[in-house]
Amino acid sequence: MTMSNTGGRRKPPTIHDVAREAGVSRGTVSRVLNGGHYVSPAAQEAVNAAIRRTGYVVNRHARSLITGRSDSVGFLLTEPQERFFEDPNFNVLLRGCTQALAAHDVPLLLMLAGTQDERRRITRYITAGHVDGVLLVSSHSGDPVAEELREAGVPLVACGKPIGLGSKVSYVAADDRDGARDMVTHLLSLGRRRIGMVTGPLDTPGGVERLAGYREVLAEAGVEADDRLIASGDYSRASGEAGAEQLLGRAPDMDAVFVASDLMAQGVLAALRKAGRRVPEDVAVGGFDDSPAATAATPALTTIRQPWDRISSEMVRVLLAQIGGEDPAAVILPTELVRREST
Amino acid sequence: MTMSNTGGRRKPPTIHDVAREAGVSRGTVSRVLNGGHYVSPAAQEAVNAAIRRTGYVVNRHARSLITGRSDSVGFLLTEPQERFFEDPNFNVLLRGCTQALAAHDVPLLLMLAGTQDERRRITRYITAGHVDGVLLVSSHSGDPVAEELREAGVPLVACGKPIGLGSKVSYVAADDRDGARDMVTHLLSLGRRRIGMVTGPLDTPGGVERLAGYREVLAEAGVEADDRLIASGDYSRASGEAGAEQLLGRAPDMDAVFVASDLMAQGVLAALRKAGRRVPEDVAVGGFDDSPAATAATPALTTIRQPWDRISSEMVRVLLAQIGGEDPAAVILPTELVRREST
DNA sequence: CTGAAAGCGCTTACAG
DNA sequence: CTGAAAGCGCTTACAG
Repeated sequence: MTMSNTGGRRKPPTIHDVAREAGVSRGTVSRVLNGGHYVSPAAQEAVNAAIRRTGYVVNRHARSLITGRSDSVGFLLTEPQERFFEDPNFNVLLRGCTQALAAHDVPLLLMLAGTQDERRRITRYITAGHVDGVLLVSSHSGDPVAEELREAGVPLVACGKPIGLGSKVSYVAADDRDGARDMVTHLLSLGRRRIGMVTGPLDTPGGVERLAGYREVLAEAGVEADDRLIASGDYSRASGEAGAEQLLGRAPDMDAVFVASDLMAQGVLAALRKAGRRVPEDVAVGGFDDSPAATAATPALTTIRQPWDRISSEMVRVLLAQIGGEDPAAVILPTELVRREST
Repeated sequence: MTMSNTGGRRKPPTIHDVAREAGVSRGTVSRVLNGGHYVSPAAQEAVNAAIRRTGYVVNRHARSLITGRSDSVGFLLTEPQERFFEDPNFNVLLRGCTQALAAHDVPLLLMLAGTQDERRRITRYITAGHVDGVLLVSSHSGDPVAEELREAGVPLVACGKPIGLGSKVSYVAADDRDGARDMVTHLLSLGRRRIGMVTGPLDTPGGVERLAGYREVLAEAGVEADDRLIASGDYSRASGEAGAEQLLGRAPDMDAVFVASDLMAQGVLAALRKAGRRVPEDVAVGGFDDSPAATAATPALTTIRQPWDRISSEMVRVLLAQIGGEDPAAVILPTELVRREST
């Protein structure tokens, strides 16, 4: 008897119910479920009809128990909590990954590991096989989690190149250096010569690479290097404001700033406003990310667009491939200069 | 032989390995795992030692298969994607829920259902028993997901009162009306009498309640109601800016504005700046949320603090209680006025 | 192409 | 308090 699942929590139909309904064995139902190989068209059809009638949905626990896979993936954030809030990129990334995984019918488990204790607990959970792989968001160097997971043989894809792990770990990253080069080249093309920079944290690859791109272009253009034009930040708005104040103090003739994130650039704009400098007339300001902060800023920020939608979909693609047995891979995606009002 | 789990993905130890190592039956190991009732201290001790030596971690799939519970919880977001990005409250909530669940060793599955198709797919996934309960973030009315899940008997806790579902569904909310009352009372106490409001979306309980609080206090104070002083927004920064422009056009003598979210209040500040009004001298501005936007704004916003940390922990508490068999419950949490520079 | 059977790792009455 | 046994829902060689 077919029974629709209305009201209450009655026992959901099993493969056994489907088999009875379709007049075949449970093995045949399972074969249909797993790709339909070695199944006659007639049986195939009968099973599909039975699935529809019974409203059958596979019990993933039973499946996982036997396959040894969980058919789920972890999204692991090892940043201290504040960055998660303040940085809009995390949101975009998280959403992109969730959607890309949903397209493969793979649930995402969100894992936060800000403290030592949490890291230990979560590492055990992961290595016990509760997820098939991990999307890792933590660009800081010296993160022990990445190394532990790699050693345990857990498929892993990092967002941004993990410092110190070389190419043993898969990662997907925007071309930070090239993006920085584009921005500084743009500032030079506007006739600016005293170009400052507020860097990101220099224990992250993004921080290091953007600074490297800045230095390269200036050197190639024959512009004199001047360390007074470089201040370091941590991607937070407040650090951008502090950095700009430093730069203004040390190099009052600064006529442009390349800021390693849009959020920091908001802080830079605030500092310039307080100092009475007009943007872009007195000082041109270039950001990085093309986050919501870029358009929310006054004036709207010229910035380097990070392809977050592609970053997330590539992370998922590489992870699923690796779960499927492929070797680790690195993917570098191009950035794009977006011109607005601040330059 | 004890074998540590170094390198590679060797087969993890099972309850059987632990039993052998401890010299007891598998049933006894299971009893220790599940609370240690009906187990002698000696056996208890032997099993715990064996678990430590073998590095055993329970296989949740096997457990779930037999218990019928998944020991996991879904965090379901049915907002269209944009709000997820722009609204910092979502982050705080998501993080709070993840942490509160982690304390109970319950993994969180992140689910996004912005489109009709996604909603259907996810509803099936949930009703098939893949999660034990759902934390629902979707304050818009007419959300069919909440109703469907309720009908299917899935334990459910909403963030904010779900319009139309009455008290059949558990929810946790800040006291929006009372918060609005506090803010408007504060503005009155400063001597302001032409107090405008930019509302939230009026198909959400938060939007409706904050407006109601505003109206109540003005009526109680004997201040004449004036619909020209009310503009509606959708919690976005842009809608705040547009709302303020409307208000300034219709009621140029406005001397204060209560804005239903900090993000909108940022837009209001921008509009006032453009119009040449000083804040708070000419126009006092009060926000709602105490999100990062409140301190990032210039001047920093006086606002109503929503207790997001408590909201998330209460949502988790109520959901776990409901999964444990308790009846639905509504929890209303108090807000707090935070005075800064904008009033 | 298909069915019968074994088994994944665990929990839970059931006897003792 | 403890062990032997059944069974959760599924997949996968194994015969046919």
